[in-house]
Amino acid sequence: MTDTIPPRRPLTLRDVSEAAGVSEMTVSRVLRNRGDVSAATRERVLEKAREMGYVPNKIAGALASSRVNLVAVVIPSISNMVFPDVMGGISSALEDTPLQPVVGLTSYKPEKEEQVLYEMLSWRPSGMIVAGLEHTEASRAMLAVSGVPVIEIMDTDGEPVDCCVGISHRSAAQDMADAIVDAGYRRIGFVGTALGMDHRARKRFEGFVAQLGKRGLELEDREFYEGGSGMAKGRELTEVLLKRSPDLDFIYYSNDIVGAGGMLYCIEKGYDIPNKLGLAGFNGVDILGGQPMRLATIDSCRAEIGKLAAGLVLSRMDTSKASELVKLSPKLDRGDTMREPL
Amino acid sequence: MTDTIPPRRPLTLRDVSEAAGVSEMTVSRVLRNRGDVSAATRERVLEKAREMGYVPNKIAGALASSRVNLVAVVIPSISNMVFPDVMGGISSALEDTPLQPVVGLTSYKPEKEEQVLYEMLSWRPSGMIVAGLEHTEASRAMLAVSGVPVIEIMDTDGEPVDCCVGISHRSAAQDMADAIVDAGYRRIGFVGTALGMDHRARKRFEGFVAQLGKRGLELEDREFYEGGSGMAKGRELTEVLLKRSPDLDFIYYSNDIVGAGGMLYCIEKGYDIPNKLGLAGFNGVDILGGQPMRLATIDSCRAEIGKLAAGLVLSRMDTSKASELVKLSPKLDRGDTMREPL
DNA sequence: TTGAAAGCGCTAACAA
DNA sequence: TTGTTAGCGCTTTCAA
Repeated sequence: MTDTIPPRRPLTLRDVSEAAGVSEMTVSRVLRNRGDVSAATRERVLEKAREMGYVPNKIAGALASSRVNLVAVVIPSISNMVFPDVMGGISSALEDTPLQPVVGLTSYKPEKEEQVLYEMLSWRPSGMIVAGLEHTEASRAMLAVSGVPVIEIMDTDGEPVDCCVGISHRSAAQDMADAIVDAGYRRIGFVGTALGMDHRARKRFEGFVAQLGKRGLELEDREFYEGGSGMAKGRELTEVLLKRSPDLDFIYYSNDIVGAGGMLYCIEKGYDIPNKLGLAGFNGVDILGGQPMRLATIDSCRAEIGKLAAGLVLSRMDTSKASELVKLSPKLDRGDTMREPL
Repeated sequence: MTDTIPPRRPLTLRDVSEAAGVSEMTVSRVLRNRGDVSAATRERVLEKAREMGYVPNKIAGALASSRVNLVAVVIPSISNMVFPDVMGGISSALEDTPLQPVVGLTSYKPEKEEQVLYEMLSWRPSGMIVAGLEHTEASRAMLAVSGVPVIEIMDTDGEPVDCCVGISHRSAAQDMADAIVDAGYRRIGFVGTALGMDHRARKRFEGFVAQLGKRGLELEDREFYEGGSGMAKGRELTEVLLKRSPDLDFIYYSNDIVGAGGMLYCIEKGYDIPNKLGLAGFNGVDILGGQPMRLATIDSCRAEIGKLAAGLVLSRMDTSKASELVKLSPKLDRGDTMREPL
């Protein structure tokens, strides 16, 4: 037992090499399980390194080897309920690989995203997983010339820089519109986020309205909100909407959380669901499983998207490959709040 | 406009310096806004760098300057509903500073935490924010000798390595126990996570039972679950609990999500809340705002904890300071599911 | 199986 | 205001 004084300066390979009486190179080999090192020296080095509390400097390592085992994940928000699931998928796919995910947040702001992308790229990660297809010109350019695999996720409605894994939010909403009309609902309202910052929510709204149009219907009323989604928002806005347009027979929500709030309100007020009033959300989140009724929804395949995206990064780590587009097609779940087709 | 071929090899400072006809050092200065550079050269360099799509290599920069503007945040899970809020607090405090948070996930596993801490430390971050006070011996040792500010968050019941910001989960649960007994409830049940992996949930349970003991009561029944929290879990377990022990007059849940599920079940079954049956959770999450009743709870001060922790990192960036312990004291909110004290 | 030398791309410190 | 020099702590490459 040597007396160890907590070092002001972090320990270097050299410190360990001196303590163990071998070259820095040998220590480096032992610590990375590379090349042939005799069992004896190996033991001795490991022992010393542990005893001294040596933590290698990955910055120096990365500079020397130009290898960085980080995957940058750039998402708008962590409290959105959809992104934790995506992260879960990414983490699980990266488990048991040398890669580690590192998250950057953009708050749905394109300029913020540009900054975060720049920052992330400047660390030369092994891959970039970025939510969405909408970026500033500068962001697209950076990604395009970065030389690392770029996977845009969640959405497939647009032009990816490189690879893309997601669902079409436009067709998800179209499917929902069709199912609503097919079930005989005719006076349809909408509750959702104020359009703009969330492109996927916007595409769902647009796809929904467009498909209603094709079926000869117009949205009868709508109510938008700003800021985060919560059940309270769904409750309030549903009340506003139904007071103003009491003849609605369906409400489509931009996500399950506000939808659940609206659903609770409607149940409480004694609406006859799904006969006189149908309800649907989007995402397929299961934290809400305990509700009195199951809200109709379309799964956004979050975990699977994360998993596939991470898989793409792994598969293109050292080889450059052609771009890939993976489009998932979730099916609609009517739950208890929507009639079957007539 | 020069014709730019997307480079296979990432651009270096040297490439920009040659293109702009100045030294690497001058380019470096311009890009970091350091030292005096004439407006003319400054413009020229910026122009060239942008045109070429140069992204600086922070790995080299960090190695040369031994400065890394990253704050490592190590948390168990991103889907837990409490950690997104903590992250929000951290991000907001780090906005407009050079520091950037970087998240690592441990899945509540001590060995995984050890790996993640090692990985993070090996990037020599400007600070470490770590959830909880329970770590492996090796983890504690690493943190202790790391030489960077270490802030343990969420919990204050234990021995921090360095700084600590949080609440006492033990006393939060004691406060709740007192409030329950003071309100005249006597036959008390518990629904929560199977003890073990989540230390804070465990401490709440223990504190709760201990305080009931002091007030001369015992927990009358309890129901534990494994895996993630969801409203469905709350509903199921509440049903089980109340069928087995129909005489309960209070149920304490280990968090608001399961609590909300239980509450919905009880409302649906027509229990007289809060008179014949009281309910309480923990956390003060507001995504649940839309419920028919407001569940009694104690706020876990998540955003504030994040903010304060990031502040501590900032304040100790270059100066070494003494450890600080910040203990917040949230007050109990009775909501609509708990009687006032007799 | 081990070691020595060179250099990754940048910045600190100093010089001009 | 600008440039030069010498590393940062590792890994690559080549030699012993």
